[in-house]
Amino acid sequence: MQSYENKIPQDLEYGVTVTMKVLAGKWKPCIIDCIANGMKRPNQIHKKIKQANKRVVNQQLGELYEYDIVSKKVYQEYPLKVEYELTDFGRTLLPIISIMEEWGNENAQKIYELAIQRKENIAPLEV
Amino acid sequence: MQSYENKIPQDLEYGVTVTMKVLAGKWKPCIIDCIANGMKRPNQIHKKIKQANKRVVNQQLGELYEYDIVSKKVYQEYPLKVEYELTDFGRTLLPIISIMEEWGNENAQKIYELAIQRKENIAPLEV
DNA sequence: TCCTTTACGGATAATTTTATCCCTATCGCT
DNA sequence: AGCGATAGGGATAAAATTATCCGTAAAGGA
Repeated sequence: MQSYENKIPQDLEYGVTVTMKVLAGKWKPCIIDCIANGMKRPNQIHKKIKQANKRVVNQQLGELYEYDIVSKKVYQEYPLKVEYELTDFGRTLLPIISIMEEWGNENAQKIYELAIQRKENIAPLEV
Repeated sequence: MQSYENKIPQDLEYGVTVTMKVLAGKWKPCIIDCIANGMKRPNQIHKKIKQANKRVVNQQLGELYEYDIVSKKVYQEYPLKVEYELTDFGRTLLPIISIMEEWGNENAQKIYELAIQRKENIAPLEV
């Protein structure tokens, strides 16, 4: 997230805040989900989340790495091969992500409609 | 979040994204937590999350309201009295928040240290 | 030699979110 | 009339995040 020095001190008083610190980022939970599902290579991840900007996905991968959520292995082959995996620590996030995934799937329609009501700019739901 | 028209269409493809849409916001999970714990009045909430800017808390309360997470009751007394409560829908978020709270509390120290290593600007943990 | 594939990141712009400041309104009390 | 307590929001600045563009590197193959 911060590739620059941030100015306002962040608060880690609340448990939720701590978790949010790790999970917040437009694609982080998706990235974790991808990796958990065996898509280890950056390429695969980019293809899966094609709405996402590569640069951003890379940044967020970097942060996940620095927060010990994913590990990174570089193979010295060519073309280059890199593999990310969840660390043990990272795996402890899985229950959270899966419950979020579940809640989101159950309520996607409702949230979508409320968002439309608010005239938000939402990409149409795929069929 | 958006009090203006947003330009980049948001994606609700993934369950997690949907959930994030509802939960993302610097203080939203905290606000929900407060309300769940009986702090119904804005005043109480502001006092509890005193690091948070009032204006922002109000904004986020407003969004939670528009997403049917909280309900709002205005009493015509003076001084004014307002009470927020979780809706049934809002209550379905509680398991998510509580698991996040738990994870965060367990790992606060570790995340804190990693953040310091990254030279992030973190408010010192209270004792 | 040029093109492809893979992975990555600098520089910068654009967008979105948060922070700051200060004003409104209402009633009861002094 | 002036003040306190309550809840809220307009206008705008600042900060943080995400998007866009394009360049690097390295080996193999046409």
